[in-house]
Amino acid sequence: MAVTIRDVAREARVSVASVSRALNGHVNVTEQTRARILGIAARLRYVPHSAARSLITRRTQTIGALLPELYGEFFSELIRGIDLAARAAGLHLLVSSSHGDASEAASALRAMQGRVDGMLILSPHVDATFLSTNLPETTPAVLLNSPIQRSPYTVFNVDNFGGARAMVRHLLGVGHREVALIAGPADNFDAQQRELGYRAAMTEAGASAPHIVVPGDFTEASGYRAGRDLLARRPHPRAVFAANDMMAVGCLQAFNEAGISVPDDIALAGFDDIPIARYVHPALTTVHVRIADLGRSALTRLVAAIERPGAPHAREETLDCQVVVRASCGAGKISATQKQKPAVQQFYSGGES
Amino acid sequence: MAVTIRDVAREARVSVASVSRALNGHVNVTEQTRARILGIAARLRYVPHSAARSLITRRTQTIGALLPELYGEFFSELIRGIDLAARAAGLHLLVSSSHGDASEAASALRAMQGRVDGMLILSPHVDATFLSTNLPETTPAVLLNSPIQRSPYTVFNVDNFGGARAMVRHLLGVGHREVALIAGPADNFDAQQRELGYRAAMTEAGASAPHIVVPGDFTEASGYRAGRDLLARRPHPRAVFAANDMMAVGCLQAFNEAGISVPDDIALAGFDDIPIARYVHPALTTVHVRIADLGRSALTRLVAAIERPGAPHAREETLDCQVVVRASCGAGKISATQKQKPAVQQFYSGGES
DNA sequence: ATCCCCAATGAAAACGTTTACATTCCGCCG
DNA sequence: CGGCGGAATGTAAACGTTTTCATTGGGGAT
Repeated sequence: MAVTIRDVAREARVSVASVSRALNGHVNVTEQTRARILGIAARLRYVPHSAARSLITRRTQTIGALLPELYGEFFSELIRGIDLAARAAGLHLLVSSSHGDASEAASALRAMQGRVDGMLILSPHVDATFLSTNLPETTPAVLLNSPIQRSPYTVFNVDNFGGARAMVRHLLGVGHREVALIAGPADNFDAQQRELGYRAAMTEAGASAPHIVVPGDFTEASGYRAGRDLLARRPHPRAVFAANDMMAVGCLQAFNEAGISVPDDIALAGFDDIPIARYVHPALTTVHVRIADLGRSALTRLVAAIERPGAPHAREETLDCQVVVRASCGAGKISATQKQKPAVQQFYSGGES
Repeated sequence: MAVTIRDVAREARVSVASVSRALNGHVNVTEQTRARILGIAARLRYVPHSAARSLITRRTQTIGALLPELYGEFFSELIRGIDLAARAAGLHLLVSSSHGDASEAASALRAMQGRVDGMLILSPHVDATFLSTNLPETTPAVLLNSPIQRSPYTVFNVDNFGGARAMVRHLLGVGHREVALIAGPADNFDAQQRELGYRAAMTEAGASAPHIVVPGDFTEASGYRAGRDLLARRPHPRAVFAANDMMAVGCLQAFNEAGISVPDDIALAGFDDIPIARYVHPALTTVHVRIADLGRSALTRLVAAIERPGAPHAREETLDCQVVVRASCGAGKISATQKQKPAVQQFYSGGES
């Protein structure tokens, strides 16, 4: 830390201005002196003081990511995608978690203020008024999986609606009449969209397909309870679509305990394609979301917003997802039109939203 | 961003010094003026410019974490633990991944220089010379899972040796004679320690327990290959300890395909206790590591090093781990001394290293 | 030879804080 | 009534850069 630009300048017998120019690749500096300066800087292990630099450039070369949590498959993948793109753009990544608390999200947002050039925000507690009170107009930001409409910020959403609809269409397509939904938390935007997708597909199918919805909260335990609820119905539905994979796993457990065979007695499908989905028995048919891509595109979009502040931009972008057919939905057994080895994954496009 | 400490000072009709003192909770300022200043600062939405502040205080209120990757169960959990502790200490978290490349790790380390008050480093490419060339002496740092001895930095390690030894002891204890090891990458410190733990336990058991080691690289595919290798041996071993869970899962797949039943024909155990371990069939006996705790303690330790620079400190700390008995090792069937319902997890202490 | 122009370099201001030091003010004691 | 001490407040330097503007110097055109 002790070595500053002055030390380099003194050693190289030039002014600090020249050192700065040489280091930042400006044009008006002789190739010879530039080389000398660079050599000396390297020898002295000179590292520019980033605070001093950002003080004057008003750039921190850092972007902030505010997420509800930092662990779990989803966020882990998301961070990976963000990191990839950030690294490619030469930016640092400051992460923060809001831990489900709105006030904590606010303080996190405030604390990041001025430390970052832009923000990636994913939080269920973030709505329009929250943003306008806690985020200065001037801070570039991109919202992820947010229900917010017509905000000054770009919104990136996963096509939960289209993915759910495609999955239910698939279940109906392979011959199931009644498809039940294990819903997610009522206040969760993703869950709402998935339920709407379910209802859209069921309504398409007409009167022969009654809507059956049991509550859940995205946890494995709630999926287990929902599975038992469904079995208690006489007759029980022949196909179940859980709004996420963890609930599907819990539901599967309930079915196993009751001696109900999946997919022979009941078809089962989830949403998210978490790694576990491949390893449960039978392997879970689910909707795959390219989460890392979501993070990467969002960051790329943010960088664009930072570099061209006033530029017009798309308000909302949607990332499609794919139905992944595995054993749990019984597609291979019911529909003879689909010939495939069980191990091979089959992809459907999620369709437009 | 436009509003600075001068604006607040002007509005409050005091000097910038007083504003600074009021905001930072210094003593020599009247309660009355402090209240007035705080009120005006809040009304103006004043946020101190962190770069300007760090320029003079030489503190960034940020700690950096350098990891090989940002995704996967392990790192996700680790980051969670770090974040928890950082948040408690009022510190920001800057993350970076070295992506398996030593030169990239170096540049990441350099780039974090001056942006952070201290560093958490976990990288297989980091050795003593690497550190001394890329990390200034003055930067507080804590190393995770590092083989480095006698460095100026504190090292936090998982007790891989003790955990592996405890697991092999368990396998031997429930009646298996021959326990084979599927080893991890030869250049990986964790893998080395686990192999040493395996050998220690086998040697304890005496001549009747021959060491059987097949190579692997921590991937599921390598576990699959190792499983086939093991089955090709006549007679094949009756118990297999994979150096991590992903290899155990691959191995299990190989056994399933060959029609070999786990645990009836072969007992199987892993290491790490990743979430999937609970969901494969049969559920995997493995060694549980409290990863989040590792991150939390490491960060707490780092904070201590930052706050009291010259203070003496422990050079090395070890986090113990626990054997988690599930169905795959057949403990319940072989040893009548252990009575337990399969669903209940049983914990053993990993023992001292 | 003189002048001019342009490239290379240097001097110094500016960024927004914190803090050491100076100043003011007030009450109290001699 | 004068001086003194201490608390409250103000002034200005310092942190390490970048960047604007000024200066220097050399070469080509006149």
